[in-house]
Amino acid sequence: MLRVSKLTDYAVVVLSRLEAEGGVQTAPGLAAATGLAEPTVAKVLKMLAQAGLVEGLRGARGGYKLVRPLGALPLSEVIVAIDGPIALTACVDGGFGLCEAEHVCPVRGRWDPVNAAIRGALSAITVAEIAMPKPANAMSLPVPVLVAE
Amino acid sequence: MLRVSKLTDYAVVVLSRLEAEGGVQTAPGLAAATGLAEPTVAKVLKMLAQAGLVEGLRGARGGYKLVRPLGALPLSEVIVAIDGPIALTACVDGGFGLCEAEHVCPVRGRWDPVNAAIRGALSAITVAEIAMPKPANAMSLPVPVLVAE
DNA sequence: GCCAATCCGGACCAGCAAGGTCCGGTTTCC
DNA sequence: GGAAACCGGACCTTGCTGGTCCGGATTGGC
Repeated sequence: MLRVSKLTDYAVVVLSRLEAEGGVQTAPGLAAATGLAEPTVAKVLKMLAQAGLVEGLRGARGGYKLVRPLGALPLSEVIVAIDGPIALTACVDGGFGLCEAEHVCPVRGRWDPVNAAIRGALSAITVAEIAMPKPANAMSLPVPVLVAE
Repeated sequence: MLRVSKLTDYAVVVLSRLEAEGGVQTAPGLAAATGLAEPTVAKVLKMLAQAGLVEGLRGARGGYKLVRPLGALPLSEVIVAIDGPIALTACVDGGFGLCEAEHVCPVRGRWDPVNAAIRGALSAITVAEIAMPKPANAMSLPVPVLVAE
């Protein structure tokens, strides 16, 4: 269905809340503020920390804080942090020929430009644009809107 | 994982084969030519026919044929035909508030520009570009392992 | 110096959608 | 009339995602 995982959605919400509050926030606190389940928020935060998008401070009075403002954080990085590498087809996942139709498959490896296009589109949008829409004319990005149906 | 279904991949392969052969091709014939399972190929062809991307001819000596050259067929149409509407998050699927965190969710509906960007990127690429790269060094790709950064 | 709060890194389980197969029915050509 | 092929479903299985939980490590406060 060409979708990102819900965890990615949660990540954007949490990130947004993190910037709105500012400073260091605890996982339970963020959970309460966003209305999401605590273990889930903790999981998202852990993934984000592993990817280096937030910094985890251990011990009492610890928590998480942003290492970069959301305006400088492309959406693609969040997706990669949560969902893994951005690659549309399973062919590139495994790495080598587990595709039994390898010899006759004329599409083999040809999805690369598509992947590149997607990555480009996702890298051009920052988390801030999704989380914090400007009150007035927020939409100034030139996207060729084509609703296929 | 931000991926399209494997059926979509198969669709591109089948479409490619359909144009390479030209004329009317049967589902079993396409299956043999592509190395894919017959029922799977039939399923893909059926979906493509429903979406109007190919035309199904019934009866003996029947089969499927392209209604448009692949060069005039944007990839987005194939994805929509197989995977359904292009929308990255489940939030926009339902249309209204099945998200219990609706009031506190600052991201609500904000994925629209992202979806638009993806659609734009996918509409700019035709199936022909994926299926028919370059006649010369088509076999020179040693499996692009992982495209993450 | 001890205790509590908090992150860290896993393992674990349930639900669901995708992938794939099969069957009966209908249409058309030989 | 029979065979070939599409059509439109239902069906089952597999894998992944979403979500929870637990023990261990680390740090600040009393």
